[in-house]
Amino acid sequence: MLSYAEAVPLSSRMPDLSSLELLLAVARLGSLGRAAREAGISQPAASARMHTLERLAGFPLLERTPRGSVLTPAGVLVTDWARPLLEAADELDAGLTALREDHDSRLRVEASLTVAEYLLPRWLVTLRDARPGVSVSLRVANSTDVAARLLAGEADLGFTEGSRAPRGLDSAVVARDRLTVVVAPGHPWSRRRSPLTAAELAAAPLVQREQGSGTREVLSAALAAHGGPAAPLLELASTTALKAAAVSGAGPAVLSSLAVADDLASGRLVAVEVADLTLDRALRAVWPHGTQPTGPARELLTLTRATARRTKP
Amino acid sequence: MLSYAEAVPLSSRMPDLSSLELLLAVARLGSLGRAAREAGISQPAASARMHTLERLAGFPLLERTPRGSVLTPAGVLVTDWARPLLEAADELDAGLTALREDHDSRLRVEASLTVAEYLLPRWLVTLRDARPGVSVSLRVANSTDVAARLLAGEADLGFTEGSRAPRGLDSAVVARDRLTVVVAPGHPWSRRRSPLTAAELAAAPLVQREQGSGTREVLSAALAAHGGPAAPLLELASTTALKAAAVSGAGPAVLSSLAVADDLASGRLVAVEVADLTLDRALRAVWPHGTQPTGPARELLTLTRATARRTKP
DNA sequence: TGAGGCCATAAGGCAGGGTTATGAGTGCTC
DNA sequence: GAGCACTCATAACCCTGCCTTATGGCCTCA
Repeated sequence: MLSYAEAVPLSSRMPDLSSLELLLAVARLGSLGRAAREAGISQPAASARMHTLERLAGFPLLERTPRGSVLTPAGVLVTDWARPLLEAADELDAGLTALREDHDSRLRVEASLTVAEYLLPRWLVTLRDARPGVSVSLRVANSTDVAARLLAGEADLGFTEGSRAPRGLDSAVVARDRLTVVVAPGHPWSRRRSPLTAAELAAAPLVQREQGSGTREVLSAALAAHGGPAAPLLELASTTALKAAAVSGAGPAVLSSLAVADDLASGRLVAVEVADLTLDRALRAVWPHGTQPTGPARELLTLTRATARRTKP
Repeated sequence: MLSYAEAVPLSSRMPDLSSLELLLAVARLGSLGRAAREAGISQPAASARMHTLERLAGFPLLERTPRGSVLTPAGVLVTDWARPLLEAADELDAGLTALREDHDSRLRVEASLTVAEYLLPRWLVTLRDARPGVSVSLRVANSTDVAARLLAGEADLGFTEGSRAPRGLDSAVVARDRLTVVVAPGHPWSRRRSPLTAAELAAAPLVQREQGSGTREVLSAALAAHGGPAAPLLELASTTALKAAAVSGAGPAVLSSLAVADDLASGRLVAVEVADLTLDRALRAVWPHGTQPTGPARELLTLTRATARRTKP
């Protein structure tokens, strides 16, 4: 069974995002009334929402006193679980907003798919917090297009992947992405004490992307030096499908480290070291040669540095 | 401004979780009708939901043909952003369910706060996927209570933190937690090339938990050997408040690595290495001495191993 | 003892989302 | 080429849920 397939719809017993948001506000402000005011609803509405939330949870989340409301221990746990949820929602929202913005917005960003998918949402949230007035637009494009639009003045900042910046652009590395071999926790490779050799990897049938996919090309080129790659075990059309197949034990897959970070953290997938093969590529911010990004573009560039610093070691 | 404070309520422009779930179902199954059937609603309802979702996004997410519906490129991006959101929701749901369960459920887990908060939700999701029939109950307790309840037969599996297992229990290390020094990205310590020394840390005023908190005790004891700790910069009552203060630049804080993992990944906080001080503690699964966990408890124990394997290096 | 904070309850209105019934378009099959 | 099976959209209707305002009880503090 695939981990991503939601067999049981969680919707029915899942609290509303806004209710969770309200719960956090109550926790932060110490009273239903204040939280209601902040949320722009009436106090009875907030009271009712918290009641339905508690009915849904099955246990009290708030201790109500005539001087305010504080979280119960269980309530604390729930808020701590709710926080990542709301953060993810915030990232989705920031992404949606950027995707929706008209192309005359103040900061026009062009990004490769990987950057747009895994890195930008968080940056956009931070940027929005820091500069609420700036409206950002986001277009997904390949390196060539990014370069063209930057040089034509149709974009303010770009993000590309590849070992060097496109011609005519200056760049700064903001993250590194590495092709990583992953298997399900049960797989023999997950129990290896010694790293895999490139030759072993080249000889092993893998769950692959379809012909013509960028990462597949890169991988094939690298494995060619070691007599590979073997005929694919399975060919799938998306990173998501690939991950799901690997999780369900279909076989080893090779995926961007950014794409599998969550799955590694949760233990759904296990990374397998490869001794003599590193498929590293730099993700870089780019802008027209000889210029310096200014204003919001400069701001965003600075933001990315915080991540870059952490990602390097 | 604190990163967690939701200044602007996102609720208004945030799609419903169930709509996102439905979007994923459409993507997976290739048609509105099939997705509707899976979700247990009528086809027109699904159609309407997708339309409101698209109206909310501001751009089309699906390409509808007489033979089915496929995601647009923007739709793919949205589903990829929605997936972590739904995963977080799933974890919250699993946590709620476990917290709600009666105490005569099949698998009774007792866990320390750290494990319950940061590790258990994901394990519970995986366990539920693997063994949908098992109902789990969760109680948060300290080591002594966990031991007592296990030995009294009132719990099936426990999780404690500390350098050794409580008396009378066998144990397996499932994760390690480390007290980590964190600062906001702008802080001078974030730009250091050499690790901090324990003496420097001991001399520095920190954002601290209130007196009597477990982690504060541990930290104080460790820094005492180096002439510290200095008088706190600020005293706060919860991990969350501590993190928010550190993010907003109030000063350095020392926090569980599990608590700050997300913030480090997103670049909101930066970890500062300390040369001659490691505050490592093992998080362990525990059960009565001489016995072997069986049934669902054994299952859960196995699950935790997948994480442990990854966490070790 | 009154003022002002807290929260809960009650009554009424609006709206979003659900349903069924139906229609239009495409492609497969006989 | 006619029928069928499948896609999705529209229309009419209903109902549940959530919001609002108005009110009341409780506690604390000046």
